[in-house]
Amino acid sequence: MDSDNDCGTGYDAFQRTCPSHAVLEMLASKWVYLVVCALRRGRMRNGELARRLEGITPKMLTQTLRILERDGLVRREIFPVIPPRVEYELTELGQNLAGLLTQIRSWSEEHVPDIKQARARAEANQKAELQAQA
Amino acid sequence: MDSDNDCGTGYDAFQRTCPSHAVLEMLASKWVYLVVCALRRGRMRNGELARRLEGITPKMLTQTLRILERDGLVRREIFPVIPPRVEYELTELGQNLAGLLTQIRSWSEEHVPDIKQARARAEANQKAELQAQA
DNA sequence: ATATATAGGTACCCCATGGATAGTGATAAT
DNA sequence: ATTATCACTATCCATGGGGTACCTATATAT
Repeated sequence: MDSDNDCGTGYDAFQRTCPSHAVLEMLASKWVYLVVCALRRGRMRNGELARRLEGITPKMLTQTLRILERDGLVRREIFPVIPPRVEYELTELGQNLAGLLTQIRSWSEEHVPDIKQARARAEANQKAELQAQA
Repeated sequence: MDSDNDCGTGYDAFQRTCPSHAVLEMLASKWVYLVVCALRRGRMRNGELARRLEGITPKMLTQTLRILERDGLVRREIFPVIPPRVEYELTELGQNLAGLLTQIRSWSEEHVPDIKQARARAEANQKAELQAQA
């Protein structure tokens, strides 16, 4: 019995074949993070998302939204008008997740200095080792 | 001023060139999630990790550990013995992050049924649309 | 003496995925 | 007539995630 492992759900993300492993894999994408975080503000159109997520290509945006829609995190609403109008919003499940993902995003922003420092130290160590070798 | 965006750090993960975007990208990896979660129990050896993370290849394990070490989330200790002995443990920064990542892992395990249901529904809708087309 | 096991990796290759660029369809504005 | 909008698709290319085989040095087994 791995007490810190199975949270009473019967699923274990450490097991390759466990469905929860696939869910974790789906979440492990920077665009999933950012799209879900962006939608926390409320419903948005494709173009709005594209402008907010600097650097995302139309392909990746659509792909990510399709995955999120398929997995029930995002709802897609089409208005049959010309030019087309499509809106996306988080489902209840999506909102539930968005809280966690926003925490990760905040963590990334808060700990930039720590990580910069660690990288600088790692680089210095690497150089020192090369010196020692020679 | 994007109030829900800049958390007073001056960093914004929505910006492609912001360092926090790169940090988020580093975190967006299933093996980073799982290695960090696994190390929450305490220091572990390479082999222990490999056994716990079912399906990870030696290459991916080493690669992930190197990234985590470089970024100051994991400490690596080598014992100069034969056969070799190397131990890994979370740094303070790593432990800080581990709490969040464990929440994501738990979420994955808890919401498997919801996502399964959403996928089934999506598949059904897709079939229905194919019918309508014909 | 030879073979095998252990531990913690590296070296090499493949292909799936991420990402860039261009195109589509229908209409309204200039 | 030409351009712009909007939400995508299609196509191509390159990176990097992932798998397999191999390496080092010793202790143990046969």
